[in-house]
Amino acid sequence: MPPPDDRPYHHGDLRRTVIDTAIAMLDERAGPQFTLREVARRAGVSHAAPYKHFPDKAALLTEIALIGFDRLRDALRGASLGANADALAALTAMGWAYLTFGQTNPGLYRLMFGAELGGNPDLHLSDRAMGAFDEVIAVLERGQAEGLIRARPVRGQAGACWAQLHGLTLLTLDGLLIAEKVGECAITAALAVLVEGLATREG
Amino acid sequence: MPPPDDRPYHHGDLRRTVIDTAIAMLDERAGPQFTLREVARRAGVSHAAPYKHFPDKAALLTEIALIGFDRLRDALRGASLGANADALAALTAMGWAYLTFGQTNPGLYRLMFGAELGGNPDLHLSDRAMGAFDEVIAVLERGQAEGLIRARPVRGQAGACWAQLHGLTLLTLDGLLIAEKVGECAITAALAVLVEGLATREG
DNA sequence: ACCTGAACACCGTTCAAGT
DNA sequence: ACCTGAACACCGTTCAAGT
Repeated sequence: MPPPDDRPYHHGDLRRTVIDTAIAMLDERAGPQFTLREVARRAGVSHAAPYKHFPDKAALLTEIALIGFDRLRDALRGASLGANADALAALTAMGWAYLTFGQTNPGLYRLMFGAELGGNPDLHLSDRAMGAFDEVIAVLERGQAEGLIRARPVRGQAGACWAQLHGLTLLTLDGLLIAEKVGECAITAALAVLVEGLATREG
Repeated sequence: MPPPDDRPYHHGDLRRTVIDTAIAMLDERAGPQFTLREVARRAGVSHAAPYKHFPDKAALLTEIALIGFDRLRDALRGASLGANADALAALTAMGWAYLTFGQTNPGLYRLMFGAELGGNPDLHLSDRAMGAFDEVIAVLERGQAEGLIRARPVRGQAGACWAQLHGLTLLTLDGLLIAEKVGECAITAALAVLVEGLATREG
């Protein structure tokens, strides 16, 4: 839809429009490369207008990444609640939800963990970013209480889950887990190894 | 050291100098962002000179990433040969060698798997990129023959190893696996989960 | 055969000026 | 309070011209 010629001088909600446009461009290109000037062009404002709402491009990227972590936490929480089975089944459901999130939002996912914002403590150590991590911890604690998951420090186990899911997501996005090199369904196999490493031997 | 004033008009080995300079800049910044013009500046040539050796920046990045995969394969092979113990010990040694490679070459590692070259079949599906993967497969096959690793399709197990190591490497580079959030030593814990998921129950 | 310098079309960012 | 347009210092890439 072309922008109307009677566009007012004041946009009204440019901050939200910039964020939404940038996220859309992110997943169009499946990578964290987009141009602030093109965002402004699509929003129908001058290339300088976004600077009234964000101090610079890095601030916009950080804001978007935090929104991504919110969405990831919601996806994991939904999968955890939807699976009213034992903790191991819930953990598997969360694993698939995590992978689906990455496949559905490739550019957003790469931005959340990419070098552009890597090591930024305001992002990765924020409560919003850790929210997704806490969902995994909660299910692992439940599994230990149920006797389905080995009695080990949950944070170490959560780290293993996160690393496995993060690696699987990125290798899939890179096209590295194709069937002919890695087996029939590499993702299923990898999740099985993870679950067997967490489950009690008598489980 | 300043460039000598008697620098000849013809550089001599500009192709190799460009690659080496770019790799050095990559790991200085711990990210895959560097400028072709700055590479040329450091090499003491005009900004157009590199175009006589690489068609564009993407070709240089691909070349560098392939060199990175060569080095990663060498590191894994060295760890595998150095550990003349059982296959599980060799696998753990390879895991630590993988993580060390990422910590030592953060920018190079991110380039090898980053969005800049993501999904490029000439890179990730090349024999050079798959060489590192084959080292893991060899050790897993040995472990199955020794009865230390569960009899499952090795390619699925190798995918699980790779995903776990890739995820651990990147989360560590992002500063996400710090002790206070994730436990005393998240890496040790994650590798333990991986090994327990691969090892035979009677092992 | 290899390199330079000017040129082109971009980009992020700033700032005086407009509404 | 919010937005524009010109400006600045960059970048990747091209190409005629130099050695």
